[in-house]
Amino acid sequence: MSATRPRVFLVDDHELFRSGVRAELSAAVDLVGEADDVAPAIELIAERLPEVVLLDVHLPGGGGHLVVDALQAEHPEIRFLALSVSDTPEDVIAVVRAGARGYLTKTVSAPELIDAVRRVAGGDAVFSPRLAGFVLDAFAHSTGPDEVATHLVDAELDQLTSREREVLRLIARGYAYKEIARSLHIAVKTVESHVSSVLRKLQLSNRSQLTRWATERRLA
Amino acid sequence: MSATRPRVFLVDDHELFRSGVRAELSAAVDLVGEADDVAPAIELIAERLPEVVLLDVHLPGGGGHLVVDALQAEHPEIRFLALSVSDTPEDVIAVVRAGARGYLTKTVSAPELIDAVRRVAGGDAVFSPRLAGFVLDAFAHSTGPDEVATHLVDAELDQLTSREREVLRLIARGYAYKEIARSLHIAVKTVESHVSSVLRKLQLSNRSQLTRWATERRLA
DNA sequence: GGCGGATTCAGGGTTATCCCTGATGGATCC
DNA sequence: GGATCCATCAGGGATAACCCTGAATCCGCC
Repeated sequence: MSATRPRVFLVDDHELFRSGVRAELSAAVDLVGEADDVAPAIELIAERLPEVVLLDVHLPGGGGHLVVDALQAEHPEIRFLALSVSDTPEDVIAVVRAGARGYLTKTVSAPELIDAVRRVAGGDAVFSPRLAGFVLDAFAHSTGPDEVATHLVDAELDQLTSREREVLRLIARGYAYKEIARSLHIAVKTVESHVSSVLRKLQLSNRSQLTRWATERRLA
Repeated sequence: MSATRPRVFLVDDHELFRSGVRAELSAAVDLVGEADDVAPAIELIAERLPEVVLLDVHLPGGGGHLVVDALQAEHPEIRFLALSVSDTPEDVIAVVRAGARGYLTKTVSAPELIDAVRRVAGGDAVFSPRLAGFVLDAFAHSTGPDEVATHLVDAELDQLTSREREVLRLIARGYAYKEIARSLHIAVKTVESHVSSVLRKLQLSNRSQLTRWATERRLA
C-alpha cells in the first residue's frame, strides 16, 4: 500500500545497520518496531502486526527463518523479506522454505529496498538478482533479473486494501472460498465480501479473470 | 475430493515441512510413512511400498537421488516426486536421471502439490511451472540426448484434444461458458463437457486453477 | 465526538460451475 | 465392420460463486 506507508518491522542484530535502515526508509515506510534477536522479534511482531518484516538471516539466537516459522501459521498475512550479507544457497533456502516472500543482499541501495518492500507488501516476491538468478529467471520471463529494482507498482493494485490483496493472492492460486476462509481464519461470507470488492475495483466479473489478472502480474 | 487416495511416503529432513505436508495433504492422500534421511527412507519405502514418494533433494545423509537409485531397480512401480527449495541444475539433473517422475519447488501451494501427486500417481511427469523453462535449458545444455525433458513439459497439453485446447484457451481468458458457447457456436452443455474433460485430464478442480495453469504456460 | 474506511459477518437470492449418466453421428484404424 | 476416439448435446442434481442489503466493530482523522 503506497497511498499509506507500509508498516514495516526490522529484525537485525547490527545496531548500525538498523540505524541506516531507519534513516533511509523512514520517509517511505512506517517503521513500527525493531528487534535484534529471534525471541524478541517473534514477540514484538505478533504484537505490532506489521505488513512487512525486514529480516536478517543471521541472528545470535538462530537463523532468521525461525522468526518466519514461528509467525507464519498464525499470521499468514505478514510478509517476510529476508536481508542478508550472505548469498549462500543454504541461507536463501532456509528463509524461502520458511515462507519469506523475498531475499535481498545488503548491498541493495535504499531506493531498491524501498521498492522491494512495497512490492512485497503488495504480494510480490522479490529476489536479489545476483544471488538467485535461477529463481528469478523462472519467475520473471519478461525482460530480465535487473527489472526487480525498477518495477513499477501497479496503479490498479494500489486501490486494493491489504486484506483484499491477501484474498486475491489466494484466489489466484486456485483456492476455493472455503479454503481461503480456513486459511485466513475468517468466514466464507467475509471472503465473498472481499472478492466482490476486488472484482468491482478491478472491473472484472469472475474468479477466473481475477486469477488471470494476478497470474499475469505474478502476484500468485 | 477424489475417490482414490494415493499412498504417499514423505522424505524430508525438516520436521516443520513434513508437518506442513501432513496437514495440507492428509485429506487428499494416504500418508503411509515418513523419513528424515536416506538410509531410513530406503528401508521404510521398501516396506510400505507407496505409490508416490515425495522426496526432498537435500538430505543430511546425501542427495535424494540416492533414494531413487536404491529403490528404482527392485520397485520400478514406485514414482518419485522431487521436492526442493533448490533450483540448481545439478539437483534437477541428478534426481531426474535417477528416475524421478517430477520436480517441484517447495513454493508450490497445497492444491498444486496435491494435483502433482495425483498426476504422478497416474503416471504423468510433473515439473514446477516456474522451473519448466529452466529445466529445459539445463537439458538443452547437457550432453546426453534427453528428449525426455521436452517431452515431459508438453505431455500434459498433448493429452488434450484440439477442441479441448480451444475451450481451454477461452476459459483462460475469463470467458463464461455461455460466452464460449456463443463464440464456438456450440451448446453450453458441450462446453461443460469439454471443460470437465480438461479438468479431469489435468487433474485440476475448477476453472480458476485452469486459468492459472494456462496463463503460466502462456496459452491464453 | 463525529466521519469515513477497513474488516468482519448474516440473510437471502440468482446464476454459474461442475459432475454424472447416457446418447448420437462421424472419423479413423486395423 | 467392430472398436475406439471425438465432438456434439440432454437431463438432473449438487455445490460454488456472485450479488445486494444491512450491520457491527475498530481504527485513524479532523
